[in-house]
Amino acid sequence: MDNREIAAVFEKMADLLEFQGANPFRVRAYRNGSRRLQDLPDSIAVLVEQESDLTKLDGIGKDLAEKIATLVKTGSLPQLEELLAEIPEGVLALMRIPGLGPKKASVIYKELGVETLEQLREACEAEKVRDLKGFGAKTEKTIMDGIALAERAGERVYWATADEIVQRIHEHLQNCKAVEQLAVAGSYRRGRETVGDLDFLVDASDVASVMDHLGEFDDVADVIARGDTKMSVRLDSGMQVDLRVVPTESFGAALQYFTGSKEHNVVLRSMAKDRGLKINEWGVFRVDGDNEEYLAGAQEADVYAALDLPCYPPELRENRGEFDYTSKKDLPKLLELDDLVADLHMHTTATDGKQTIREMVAAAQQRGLKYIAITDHSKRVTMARGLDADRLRTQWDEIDKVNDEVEGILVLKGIECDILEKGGMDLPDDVLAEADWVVASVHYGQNQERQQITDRILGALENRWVSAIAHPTGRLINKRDRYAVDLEAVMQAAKANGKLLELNANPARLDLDDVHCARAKQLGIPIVINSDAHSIHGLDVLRYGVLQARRAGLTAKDVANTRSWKAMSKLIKRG
DNA sequence: GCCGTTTTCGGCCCGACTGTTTTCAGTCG
Repeated sequence: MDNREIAAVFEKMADLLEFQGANPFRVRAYRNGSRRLQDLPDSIAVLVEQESDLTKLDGIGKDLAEKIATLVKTGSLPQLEELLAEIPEGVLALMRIPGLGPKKASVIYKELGVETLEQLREACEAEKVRDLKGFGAKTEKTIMDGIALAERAGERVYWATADEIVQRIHEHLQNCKAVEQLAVAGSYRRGRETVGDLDFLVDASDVASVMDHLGEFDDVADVIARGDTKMSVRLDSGMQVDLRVVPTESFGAALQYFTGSKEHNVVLRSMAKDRGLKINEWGVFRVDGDNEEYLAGAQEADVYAALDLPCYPPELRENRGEFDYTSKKDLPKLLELDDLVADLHMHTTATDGKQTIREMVAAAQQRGLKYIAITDHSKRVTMARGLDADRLRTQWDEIDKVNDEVEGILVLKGIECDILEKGGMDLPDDVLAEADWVVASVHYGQNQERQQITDRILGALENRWVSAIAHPTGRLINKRDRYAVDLEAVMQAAKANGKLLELNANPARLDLDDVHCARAKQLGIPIVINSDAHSIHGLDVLRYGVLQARRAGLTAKDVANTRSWKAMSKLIKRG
């Protein structure tokens, strides 16, 4: 069993226990454990084999450690089987309906025998739900709407997609005269690869006019809730937007609070409590009996300063070790978009790109890049009319001409060479040897067994002419799972062979992800952030890669293409 | 179920909003 499978078991345990009405802190312990495993770059199965002490992991105690060992050794968990014998699995889907939590879902199951979403809809249509204790006609309607919603959307969108919506709402709210300060918080601000909803924060005294203004935004489908300080709306796309309106003295505290993450805030508030302080979205307070004295809250940094902590970059606020940094000078200076001076993975009209070499070069130069690599597909990628040796050499002649013509930017002769299904590279070594830069990647045979696909990539890493592995997991967020590759083995081989690993900045890829980039940093493997552009517009995705890198805690030093080509090529063992 | 310099029991972040209630439970973030 791999980490994700074990994490999924714990998540299911948490759902089932919650449904049963178990101690909420026990439920949380399972969720924390699940999350801890997902954030772990090392293979849990390997740790169990080596008889490592799993209780050293934060959030994993004696009990969860034993359950992990059981799962690894037997592939199943008796306690999970017992729970599933008591509760039909379909019932868990009920809890995912907005407005239905464990308590209400449990009542519906026990009183009406409802086990599926279809049965739930029938019960609502028959108006049976409204007669249950604690329910009413409005709740019944909320549930009906929730079912339709769950069927329609419910998926988190790419950060890039969220960003487009954010920009439009931001502009709309800016036009409201009552708005003094405006910020976007939540997972969007933390730069997560996907975003579930949007949190807008406004400093204004005239609350009603701000809420009215949001209600007038073109895409608002309906208003879910509206109170004295908080309003929630749903857009036509299904995206939920929350708005909080707070006074100036609370703006920083609210920004801190709504940026999260939840796990980060739990730790922060607990630390405050130890000091006799209380942190909420209204500010930092000194608690003395029934008295609460306001200490800070206007600026976000003031909230952290009240606990003698540095103001953490939002990307690090996941309770994944950021609290180890106790002063500003300890904080890593995270990578910024301007640090990137090169983009070493892009396509042209020679294969499946939309623009010519010259067009791509001009666009790269406009974006301030100092050097780029043209890396069209190799011949195996027949759908994209991949290049054979002859066509590739013709392209390289063209690149020589371009380099003679343009100034201020260097164009490298590159190739995205496929790693073949049976192993080995799609082009012979003597051709690869003539390239300045070779990214190796898997496009075919993605469903192979772990060992086979891992061996293919290890083979590529042992090829003396390969520079880097592109999109090392092949995942497409929300669309396609990563291949079964053993990434730890890949990283060890990259380290041993002096190769780079790519963080592909395409918003649907973003692999290596934050957890694995952090692991690569630990091992001292330089990351190269590339656009994989298939058009001029495609060059603009680098900023998404930068966000992912920041979440991994990467600095300019950890990223290869922040260096000059001369300095960068020294990082790679090639030839 | 986890955790520990008030440590092996007794805590575990905190508040807004809604609907169904006559003072609060459930849900959400």
